[in-house]
Amino acid sequence: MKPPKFCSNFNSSPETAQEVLRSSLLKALSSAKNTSQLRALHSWIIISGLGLSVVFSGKLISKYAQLKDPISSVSVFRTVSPTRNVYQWNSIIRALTRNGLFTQALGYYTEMRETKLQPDAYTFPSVINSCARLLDLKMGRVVHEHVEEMGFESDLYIGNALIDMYCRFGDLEKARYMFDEMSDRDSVSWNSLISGYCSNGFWEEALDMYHKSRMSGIVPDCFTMSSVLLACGSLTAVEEGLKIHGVIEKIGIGGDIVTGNGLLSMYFKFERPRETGRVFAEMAAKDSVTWNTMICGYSQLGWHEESVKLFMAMKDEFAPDVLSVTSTIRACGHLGDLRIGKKSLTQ
DNA sequence: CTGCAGTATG
Repeated sequence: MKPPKFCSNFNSSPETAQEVLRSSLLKALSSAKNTSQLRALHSWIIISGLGLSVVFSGKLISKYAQLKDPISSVSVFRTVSPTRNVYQWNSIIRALTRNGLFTQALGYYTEMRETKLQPDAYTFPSVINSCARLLDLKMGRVVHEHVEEMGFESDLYIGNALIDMYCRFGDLEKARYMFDEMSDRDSVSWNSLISGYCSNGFWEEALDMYHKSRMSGIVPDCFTMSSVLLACGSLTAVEEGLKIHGVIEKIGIGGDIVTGNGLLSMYFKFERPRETGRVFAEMAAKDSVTWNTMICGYSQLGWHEESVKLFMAMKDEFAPDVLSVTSTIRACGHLGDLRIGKKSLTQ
């Protein structure tokens, strides 16, 4: 008879000890905070003889990538190479993609196919993503063909990645076609298309899709709103913008920095600096985009004192960008205050 | 044991 579960830690049979070691290493692996912790853990994994295991090598590859050390991901992958395990290939392709090494990611994908190893549904999202970010239309088309050859076209994640890819290619018709053909859609599908319409300047279409998404019962989130606020601002759709602000408050995502920044810039485009000021004052978390948006917005509306004040307040915490520096210098010129202008640049 | 989406601009 097996010992009861709560006793298993005290059982010293070799199997169980190995299991305990495995699970503590896995737990430690997922909570590693930086690369030096991870390297220490990595050596323990090797000492325990688990370095070549599929699960541990895959997790090490992903963890190094998560900590922005894709070179180490590659070196782990080398220790298990050559491998015919798809999970390990997926891990290295994803590791390179998430660190912006798109060409290298596609290189591994090509190499994988050359070894006649079949990709699976998890392989494609990162591969499609790499094609998208490289604006590699040719490779994108080829990969899309692979997806269809393998019958993965109804996979939700792959479909969403394809929508995003065609949006980045500027082919909104194809993106829309992908969206319409999907057997099921989630909020990422809707958000990808809405954001694609926005980044290509199709503001009305973006708002139209937003309304369709609401009618289909999708609850908007911060991704939706960051796109839709931009559309309202660009169209100076004041009424719609106010309505969307109301929805943001109602569903409680006003605390999201990107959403807050979207509200700031929309109200500046509406030339409603008082609303902007109110939103700014209520923002619990601010980043450099927040400050730069405020400084440039006030300066554009001729509120020079406000913009200089904000510049002085931000520069201890965040680095101002070129634009807020130039607009502050201009603001100082308008105020006829050379002292502040000089101070704000030298301090 | 893995995969997809977001912000400001003299």
